[in-house]
Amino acid sequence: MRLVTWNINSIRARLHHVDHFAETHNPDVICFQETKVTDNDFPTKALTKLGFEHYEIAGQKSYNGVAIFSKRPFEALECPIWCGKDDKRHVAVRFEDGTELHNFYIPAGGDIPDPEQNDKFAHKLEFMSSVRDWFAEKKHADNKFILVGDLNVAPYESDVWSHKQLLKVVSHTPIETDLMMEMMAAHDWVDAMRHFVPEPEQMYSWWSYRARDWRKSNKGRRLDHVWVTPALKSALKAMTIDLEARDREKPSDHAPVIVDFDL
DNA sequence: ATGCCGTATGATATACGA
Repeated sequence: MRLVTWNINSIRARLHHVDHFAETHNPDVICFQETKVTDNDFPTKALTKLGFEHYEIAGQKSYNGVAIFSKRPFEALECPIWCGKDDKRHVAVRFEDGTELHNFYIPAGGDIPDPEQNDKFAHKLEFMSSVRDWFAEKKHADNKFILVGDLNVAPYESDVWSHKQLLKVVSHTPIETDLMMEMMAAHDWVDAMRHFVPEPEQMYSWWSYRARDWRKSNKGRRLDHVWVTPALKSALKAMTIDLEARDREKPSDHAPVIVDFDL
């Protein structure tokens, strides 16, 4: 099974990129974040035409929004209302073999890395803590879970272009990276991307729009994640970050992450 | 840390991203 997670930064603005990507890489499942559209206006037909006959979408106007499109059948799962806000950051499904797939868009967190001064940062920390606790309660050695998404945290030094210069920048502050380690420990998650590209090799999935030449400056961060439970670790086969997608005209600022499973 | 780009919207400025 070829699984993809991609913060698309507006599905409607990026439909032709999805076409090209699906034809080039032939994924079985694509998890989108930041679809930025209500369910009624979601261009589902364009996706089903590509063979993704099964989908689960959770969107709202303008902001956030997540979706799973799949060539394999699944059963949709109910998700909690995180932090008392129904802001469309989580969608989950269970495939016929029992594997559960959770797709998250964790809050970006604003600019000031202080929950006292910045409600968005407080929301981000509360969201992460809630996800940590929710999965901790579900923990079981037999669980075949996959968690993907734009988690908006680059946890390791080699997940950012400059560890020192980003220590006070939201996405790489110790309070966030520590909390992300707690999230991972709470369900014994395996970081599938780092399974294939271990530290200290640099690895990024996001590059700012503001750099004149994103490849040349290469001031990236690894904000996108694929985590699996230990029961799925031996099923991991390969991982690619599709840099070509970031190079296209009017791209998303995130590159798609492709993980192949023996499933 | 800086950059000043990109998305969306009852819009021609503003919120948000990170």
